[in-house]
Amino acid sequence: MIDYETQLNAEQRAVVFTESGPILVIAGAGSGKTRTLTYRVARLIESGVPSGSILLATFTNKAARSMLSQVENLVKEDLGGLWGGTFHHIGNRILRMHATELGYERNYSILDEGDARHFLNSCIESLGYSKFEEFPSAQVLKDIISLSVNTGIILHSVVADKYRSFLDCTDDIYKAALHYRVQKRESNLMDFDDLLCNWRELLTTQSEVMDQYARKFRYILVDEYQDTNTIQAEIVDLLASHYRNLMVVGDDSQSIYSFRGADFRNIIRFPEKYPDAQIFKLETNYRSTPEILHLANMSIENNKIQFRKELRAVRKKGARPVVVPLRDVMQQADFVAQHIIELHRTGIPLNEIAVLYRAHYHAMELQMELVRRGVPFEIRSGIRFFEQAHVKDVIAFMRILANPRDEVAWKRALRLYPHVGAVTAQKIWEYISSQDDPLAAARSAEMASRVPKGAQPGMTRFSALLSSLDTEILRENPGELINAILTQGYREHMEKAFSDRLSRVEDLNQLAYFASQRDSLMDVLSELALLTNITEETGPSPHTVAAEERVILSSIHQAKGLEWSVVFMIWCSEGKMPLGRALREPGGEDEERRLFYVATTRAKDRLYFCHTMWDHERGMRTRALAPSRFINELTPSTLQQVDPPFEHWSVNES
DNA sequence: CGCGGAGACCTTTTT
DNA sequence: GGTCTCCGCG
Repeated sequence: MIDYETQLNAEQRAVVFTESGPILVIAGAGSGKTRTLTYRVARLIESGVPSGSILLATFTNKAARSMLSQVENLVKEDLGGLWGGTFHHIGNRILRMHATELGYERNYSILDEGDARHFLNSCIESLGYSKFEEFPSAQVLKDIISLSVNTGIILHSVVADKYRSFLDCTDDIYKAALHYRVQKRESNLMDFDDLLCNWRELLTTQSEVMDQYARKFRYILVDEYQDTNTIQAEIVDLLASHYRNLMVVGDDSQSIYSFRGADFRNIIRFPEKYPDAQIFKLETNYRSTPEILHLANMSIENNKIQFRKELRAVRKKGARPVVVPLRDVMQQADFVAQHIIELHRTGIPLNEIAVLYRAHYHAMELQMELVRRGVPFEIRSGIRFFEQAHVKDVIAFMRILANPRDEVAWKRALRLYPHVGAVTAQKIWEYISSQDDPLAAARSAEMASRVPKGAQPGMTRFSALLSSLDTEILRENPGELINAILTQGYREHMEKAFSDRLSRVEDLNQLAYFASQRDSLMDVLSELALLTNITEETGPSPHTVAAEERVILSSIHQAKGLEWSVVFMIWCSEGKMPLGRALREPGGEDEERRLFYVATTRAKDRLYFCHTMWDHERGMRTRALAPSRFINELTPSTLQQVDPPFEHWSVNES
């Protein structure tokens, strides 16, 4: 039996025990939103609702995973049937079963951001638009298309509103977008947006499918609802249309995904859409000390458009948040590393300490310093594991086997061989894709004979490799498949191609281990595409320290929904936080302030704002940096200011 | 047509 | 630091 009485307060229990109908929970930071949600799921299961008829959605992998494990801890049984995860995960799971209804095949590949950009680029080239000087780059074009898709605003308006300089070629942009769409279908490819877009299309055009899922999900729960974009909100409405047992939880002050089309008006309009919705407010903050909470409240006050919420602290008095002025990056890294060590010595576990920052590259120097001092850390950002060249190379071979129409994968794999460049790869692709069975065509000797002399030996090896990989046994053992790719050529290729071969081999061993844990090639590929970091799923590898003994380095975005005893916020300087680039967007300052709010409310006990006085960015001359406006706009008495010299400042003084 | 080197350029946040 | 582009050589 789950102990709802002592684990939840009255407000939370009211939510958990609401029988049916739409529910809106407006809840501040640290008020136990996710906790309430997980308890409700546990209670539903406890009261006999089959886990297979519950849908639980969030936005980041991290949050989804922590939520699911909380539910598992509560009900202490296998949740195999429960549909939980990010919207993209759930969409993919459903689309795999119904792809044919949309003109796709079940084994479609998923393009990551880089792949999508390259593919879009080749679409632009084939239309001849790349020659136009004023035509947007593939990168910009992808942004335009994504924004249009995710907000539901028509392409023409997106260009007119946000990309005015490309207004003259709006028609060509539209044609390119259409061509991209057609080409993806042709190659059986979906990008991230398609997982949502096609999911919605499936529900709106296939009434039997729609019916099937609307009747399947008796309870639908969405966390961080303020981050939903138009498509996601529509999907949720469609799925909840039969039972109307939809519960959404959110906080408009924490809306930080507008760049992806998130629109917190979704949460505001929820009562209009569902007039019978029961509305709950959770306004007690259990997480932070009053000092931290007061500071966060004071900061978010500066945002004009928001719902007033009165967050009450229940925790006892603690330390005031500290502002630490530092000379430069190096000193900042030094300070943070030193303090982590000291805090650890006072008994705070490393996994209760987090360093948060606005952009991944902000953490570079700190990473090096932590390595130097031997402080174990877990980084949830930086270069994404699966987007590194060697990982993508190996994945390309797997994708070919899973989806032989995958143009992107074929071209990547082909170009790994000597004397095969863009032109030859294109010719080979044209040949094999014109055959009934591209994989068989590539396996036959015919392919090598169609290629310039210099490239022939390589293509012969490629055919042989494909033949040996294309077996039932390897298809069912993805781990073995990767090993086969490594031993039959890729290891050799790495010798020549990379100077830092060793760490890359280690990466691929990890990848093989990851793959060996699943039993189908398509599962592996789906997860690889939707996951950003391998440590999330594999857990600690034998060579690294246990997860409990690592400091967390994270972007603020990925920190959402999580909490730590001590939080260091680095680079609290104008231009870095708020980020200069983001300020230029409409509504940028408010969104940056919400980020600041999210970051500060992650801290339970101690909070440090670090800012540096000097910035020496690569190549540029050293310039002075002001402290972040988000610090300056606070009442000084809420903060503890540390004065230079910084060298002798120790944690014991606070 | 492929390849390697040199230099410019740009770097937000997530799936 | 990483990616993209341009150029000259084989």
